[in-house]
Amino acid sequence: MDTKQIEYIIKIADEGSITRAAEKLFITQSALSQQLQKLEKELGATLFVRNKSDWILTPEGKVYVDNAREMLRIKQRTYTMIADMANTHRGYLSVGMTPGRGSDMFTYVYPKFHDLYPEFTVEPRELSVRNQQEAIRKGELDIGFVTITEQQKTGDEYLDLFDEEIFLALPEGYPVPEQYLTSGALYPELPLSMFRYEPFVMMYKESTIRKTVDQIFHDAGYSPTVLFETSNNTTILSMVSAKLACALVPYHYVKKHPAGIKFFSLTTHPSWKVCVCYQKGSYLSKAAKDFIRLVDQYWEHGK
Amino acid sequence: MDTKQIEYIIKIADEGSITRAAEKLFITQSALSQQLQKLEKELGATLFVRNKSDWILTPEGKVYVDNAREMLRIKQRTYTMIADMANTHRGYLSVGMTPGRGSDMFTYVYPKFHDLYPEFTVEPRELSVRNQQEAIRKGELDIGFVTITEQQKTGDEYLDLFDEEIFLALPEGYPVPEQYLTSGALYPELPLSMFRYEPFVMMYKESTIRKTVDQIFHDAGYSPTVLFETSNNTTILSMVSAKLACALVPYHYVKKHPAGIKFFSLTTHPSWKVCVCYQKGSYLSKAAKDFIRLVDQYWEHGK
DNA sequence: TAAAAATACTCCATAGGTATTTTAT
DNA sequence: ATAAAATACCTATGGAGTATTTTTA
Repeated sequence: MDTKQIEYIIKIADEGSITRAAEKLFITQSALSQQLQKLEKELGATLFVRNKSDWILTPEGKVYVDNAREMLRIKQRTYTMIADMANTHRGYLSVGMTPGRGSDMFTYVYPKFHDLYPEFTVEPRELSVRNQQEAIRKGELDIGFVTITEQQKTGDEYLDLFDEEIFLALPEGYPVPEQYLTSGALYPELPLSMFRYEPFVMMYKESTIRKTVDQIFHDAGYSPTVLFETSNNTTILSMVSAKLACALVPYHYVKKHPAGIKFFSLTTHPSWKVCVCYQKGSYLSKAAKDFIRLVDQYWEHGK
Repeated sequence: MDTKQIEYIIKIADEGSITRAAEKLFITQSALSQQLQKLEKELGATLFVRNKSDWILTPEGKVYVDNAREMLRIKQRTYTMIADMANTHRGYLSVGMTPGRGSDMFTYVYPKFHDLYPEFTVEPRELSVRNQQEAIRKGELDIGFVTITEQQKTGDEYLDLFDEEIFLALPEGYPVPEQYLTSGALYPELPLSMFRYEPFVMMYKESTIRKTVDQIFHDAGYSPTVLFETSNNTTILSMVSAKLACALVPYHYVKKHPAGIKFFSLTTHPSWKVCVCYQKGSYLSKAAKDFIRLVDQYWEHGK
């Protein structure tokens, strides 16, 4: 069926401008304007309040766009289900991942997926967790791999793949009282409260790990001194290694045994989860399910 | 949006033949054949098993048609909601009713509705209860007024408007034992078991009232002798009046006090319900709700 | 007074028609 | 043998383009 028209209207709503929407749709402003007017006439209602450069939906427009999104979802589901049933091994899968660790995962998983589905087109997209959630809502992304805590989950569907503990990273030689080391454990437990006056190095404020870390400090009852903010986890590790600061990092980096750093468990054992996220009610193709299975193996294997 | 294509496919599925579907759609068989083939090619799956004169859906076809129906429902809902919001007093409402009593109701209600919504197009359709239920499922009917028992309800939405008792009609002068008349009630109670060997006149087997009556006899523990079957309630009453048989009739006919007939309650007080039926999840327009309100008044008034 | 949106017109892609062939009972 | 479905080819409606005017911040 032809869903061009509703995709046009959704795009205008998303862009807040008919010119910008037309550009993204690769048609002229004129053509889009005509389509919109035709629809508004048919409905007997205006769908947008036209400001110079910020069109907003009228209540009627909101009803239209909400239902239009629902219809696109059903169309998507239908085509995917039929493709699955007909066993046309061809298909398309857009996969979201976070930069860095998500890409690592993808480079490991994709070859194995390609062996299973050689005729499948996979579009990998590096996006922040927030942007993945947005893209999933809009139907632009089939599945997204994110690492988050329960609080950060949206109304979409989430499958937990892997629970990853968050560790305290201290410069080697940091004076840890003897009493905490008697257990002989690989990662002895320390209370975070001990480090109230230590400087920390952290990820930038918008990142999901930062939000998670902030929550951990909040639970410990204080806000630490932040020495430096970065968007790169290896920077964090090298600063700890250089004895400039402490940090909280997920197990992934712990198991690499970076030089000059000693890792400790926290007494509260905070963790976050690697999840796969997709639209509620959407149909996951066999291929998507197999992709998720491979990713799951990757995380289990990496333990 | 353009839903022609999916309507085409649904029609082929409903008709079981591309030629008949094309006729109903007012297009040529050639055009419809081309559309179907285009879609099947796009999907990479055949939607129908082509027998000479009975096309049946493949599993893929069933998925397609089910989802297509869902999409049409959403489109319908969207347009109705927006028409309501925009207060374009124009609109369309298809109303199902049973022949006879339903038409009576309609002729009473329609003028009042027209006063409220002079620009609304109402399409009244006289259909049996079964056909109304079918038309509602297909989305060909907005609301249907039916009189049924709980057992006869389908998966659609039902609002009970009025509970109508079913009475026993006896010819005047029928010898009723004194003991049942002492209460002085307008309609004294009698047990149906008393009439095991009396002849009854009934509606034709396919009618809803007949199914209801059969159930009442079944509950009383016997099948009565059926003297005559008709499709007309007034025939039933005149046969009772002519002292040819007994009958079970809804209160509607009782309150008309037809000559030569004496009415009695049954000890079990059987009843059926006047309901309005519509598609589950469909959005009823303000106009439809007002129509239902007027019908409700009609029944309450007629008590 | 510019940039954005609407309008006037032009063109061509495709839904749908006619005529015909192929298929299945 | 015949009715139904598929195919070949043609036509015309309407979606989208270009050029231009109108609107509004």
